[in-house]
This record gives sequence, C-alpha cells and structure tokens, in this order.
Amino acid sequence: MSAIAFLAADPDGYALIDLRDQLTGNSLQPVSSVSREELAGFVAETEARHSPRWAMLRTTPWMQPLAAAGVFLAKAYILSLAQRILHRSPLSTKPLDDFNLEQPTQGREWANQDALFSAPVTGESLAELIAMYLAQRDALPQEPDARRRLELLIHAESVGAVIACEMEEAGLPWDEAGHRALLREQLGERVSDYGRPPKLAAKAQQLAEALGSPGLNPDSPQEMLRALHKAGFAVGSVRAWELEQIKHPLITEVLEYKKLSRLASTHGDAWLDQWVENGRFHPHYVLGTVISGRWAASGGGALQLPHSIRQVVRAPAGSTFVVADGRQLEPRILAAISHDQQLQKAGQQDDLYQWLLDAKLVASRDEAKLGMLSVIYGGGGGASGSVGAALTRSFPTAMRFVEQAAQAGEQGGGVRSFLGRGCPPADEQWLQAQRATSDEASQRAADSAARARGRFTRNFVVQATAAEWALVWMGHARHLIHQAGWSRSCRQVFFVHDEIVFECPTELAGQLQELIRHAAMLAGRSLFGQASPRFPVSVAISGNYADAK
DNA sequence: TAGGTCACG
DNA sequence: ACGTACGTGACCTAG
Repeated sequence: MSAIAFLAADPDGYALIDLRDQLTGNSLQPVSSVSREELAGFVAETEARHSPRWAMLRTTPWMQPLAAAGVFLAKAYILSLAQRILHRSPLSTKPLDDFNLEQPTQGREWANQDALFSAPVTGESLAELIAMYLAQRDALPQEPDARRRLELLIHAESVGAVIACEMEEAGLPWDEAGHRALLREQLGERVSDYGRPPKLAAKAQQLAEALGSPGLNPDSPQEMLRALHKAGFAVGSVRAWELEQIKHPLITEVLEYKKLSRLASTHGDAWLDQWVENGRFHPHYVLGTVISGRWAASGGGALQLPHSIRQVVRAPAGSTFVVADGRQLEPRILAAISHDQQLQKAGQQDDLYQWLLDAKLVASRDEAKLGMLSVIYGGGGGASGSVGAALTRSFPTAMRFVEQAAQAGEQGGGVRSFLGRGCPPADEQWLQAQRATSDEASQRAADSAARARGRFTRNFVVQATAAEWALVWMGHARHLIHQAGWSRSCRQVFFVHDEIVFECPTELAGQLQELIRHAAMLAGRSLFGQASPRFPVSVAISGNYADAK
C-alpha cells in the first residue's frame, strides 16, 4: 500500500500533516498539527513508518529545515511544479491554470505570531492543497504510456526540487583563503567595492598610454573600440574571440585586462563576502522557470562557474569529489527519441564522435562534434554542409525528427519533450507578425522570426529530454545512495545540466562511482524502457573540482 | 532599461 | 544565396 502525506500550513499553528492511502484517498491517521520544532521529528518518523510521497505546494518553507535536520524524504510531489508541467503539457487532458513560480506568493498574517517570518504562502491550506492535487490527477491522461510519462516527469521534477534544497543546505566546499590569495596575487590589495583594485587600475592606465588614448576606460566597449581604431586596429568589435585573431602584444594586453576585470567584478572579494560562508558556496537553484526544464540559479552565478576559478573548489580533508557527467548526452538523447537505429549503434561506443570518425563519416573528431551540435541547434553547418550531408545520409531518421520539430516551430506550433514537457505554441503577437508581411522588411523580419523559432523548437525536443534524463539520473543516484546507507556521508553538492558533483569520504569514492554509472543505466530504462540506448557517464575522482575535466 | 560582453552547459 | 546555431545569469556602460 502506498501512502501520500500532504504537508500544509496550519492557520492556527505551523504545519498540518494529512496521511492518506494514495489509491482510496482514505485517511490513515487523524490530521496532525505540528509545531516548527516538532516538524523534523514528525516527518522522519512518518517517513520511517510509511515512506509516503510527500506532497507540498512548494519546497519553501518546509524543505530547508528538514534538509538542515538531515531528514530524508524518498518521494515527493511538488504541486506548484506539477501544475506548471500539466498546464503546458500537450499530454494533459484537462486545462489547468498556470502557477506563477516567478512571483513569490505573499505571506499573510498568522494567528501565531511566532510563525510570521517563516509563514507559508497564501493558498496553502490543506483543503486547497488536496483540491489542487485531485485536479492534477484528473488532468493526467488515461492512456497508460502517456500517463506513465507525465507521472515520471512530475516525480522526477519533484525529487529534483528536494535535491536542490539539499544542495543549497550542503553548499559546495570552497577554499575561501585560497580564493582570497588568488585575488591578492592577480589584483593586488583589496580596495573599496567600487574602485578598481591596484593591479587592475595600473593595467588600465598602461593600456590607455600604450593605445594613445589618455583617460580611456577599458571597461567601456565603445571607448575601447574607438581607442583600438585610433591605434590602427581595424576590428569590428572588442569581443575576445575577435581580438584573439590578432597576434599583437597590445591586443594581448587588452585581453589580459578583460580577463582580470572579469575576475574582479564577477568573482572578486564582494562575491566571496556574499556567497561563501564557513568554507562553502551556497547558491540558490531555481526550478520550473526555464522552458526546457533545465534549472536556473539565482545569485552567485552557480551554473556559470568559470573553469579558471574551480581550483578553489576543494573537498575537506578525508573527503573527495566524485564528478560525473553524461557523455555526449544530447546526441544520445536524439538517438533515443527519434528511434534512429544507426545513431543508437554509434552510441554503443563510449565515444560517439569517435565512431563517426572510424566510420569515415567525418574527417576529424571535432568535425563530428560540431556537425552533431549543428544538427541539434539548427545551425548553418547542419544539413547544408558536407558534414551535414554525411550525417543526413547516415542518420536519416534522426534528421527527419529534428526537421519536423523545426517545421512545427516555424509554423507557430508547439512541441514536447519525450516525457511530455510542453513548449507552448507561438503567442498571438508572433502569429500576427507572421501575417503582417505587407512590405519587404516585415516579410524578412517574419521569416527570420520563423527560422529562429524553428531552431528553438528543434533544440527544445532534445534539450528538454536531456534535462529529463539528468533529473531521473540524479533521482536514481540519490535513491541508490540512500539504499546503500550512505545518505549521511555522500552528499550531492553541485549540478549543472548534465553533470553532478558528489562529496564523499575518500574510501567510498570507488563504490560511489559504480553506483552513479548504475544510476545512469537505470535512468535510460526509466525513460526509454529495456531497449534504451546506452548512456555512458564519465567520472572523475578528485579533491579539486578543477582536475575533474 | 537596453545593449554589449562573457561565463557555463 | 542566405543566415553565422540552442539555452541561461551577471556585470558594466550608455542614455
């Protein structure tokens, strides 16, 4: 018998917990009112006894204290995230209102003043929660396969939200002293948070003189471009990749300045002050806002950690990192969702791109990679170039699949991921722009917008399914870690789209590595069944994140 | 507030 | 012949 536990706000106290039989909806015990102090203990005990699926509107405010107390919830159902998925999914059979995840719902006055500052949001009464849950169940399709997909997606998204809370609580080990030392070495002594650090200021001065533009502010692209022109460099912009084409000592100086300036502004002392506490970086992960289902992070730029700074991500003594990522995930996902047998065959090899090379479809591994990405992104080098032609000949089924997604997008239609995450059809404004083609300029703009949307939907079907695979992978890994009894010692501390970082005792790293590979295999089967293509992962074990690539 | 640039997958 | 790939977040400057 499986149980579901609704966790809702108690208007007269803190939390209400209503434990029910998932199938019949019958209560298994009277509704319990628990105080903030009792919550962790009560939840832990209920988990041990019934292992229910924990249903809550959002993870806030419940998960933070639970994660802090080390309480493990095996299964979750986050209604706000489920609502958004069902609202957008073409597999859903009833129209459901969207849930505005961006706008935090306002707290309200509580009878119990102690609860005021961690008050759950409006609309989170137990009755409302249950009504919302039932409406969501009602919107699930009856057809078994579609139903299985949407349920898997909702459960994976929910466990992802729980993991996000656990990671926020754990934080990423960060060598603050090492980071400060690196800043001192490269930038000089710390000044105010506004002025340039000494070494950067000196470089700016030097650059202004060398270019013959006194007073130049190198942080202004406009001024910089003018100064470069004046000094005789015929560049179209000051973008690094364009400047890198020019081999000249002055240009090297400019590029060095840009690098230093970026370090100072993005990962300088102010960043450390704000985001690193007690030797750990605590970013905030945001789910449900990116259309494709990928995660975002607000504050600290967690998902854009430069490789150059990863040297200060260091595991504490006695522990190490296990860093795992899905190898060539997107081409493998494309092979799975398009049922392209040839591409799946290529994926039997750990290095899919190498296979393309060995099969003499491409002249180099880089060409294979670029060609594949081009097919998925919809770039000009796609089906039109010689590599594109070779890929089209070898993998016609996969190519047709992405072409169809692109066509749907160009016509304003929606597409969906494998598990049913929907990319909504174009809005009325977009369609109007498609019709307003009286003059040549608006015709061109409309065509360009149509192509852009085609590239977006072409990419969506792959990227969104890859995000689903990663969620399911992470969920399996967490489950296996718990089963192994390692929940306390092995913690997930980072996640970036297709890469997971665990922190664990050094002696467990080898076994954890095997567990993660196993989880990847299970993820493939959960999505695509027993005949799933392979999803190899590459794993690195190191006490330093910078070494893991 | 918008645009430019750059970081990541 | 044409467009010069997809998705994000963060910071700085210009107006």
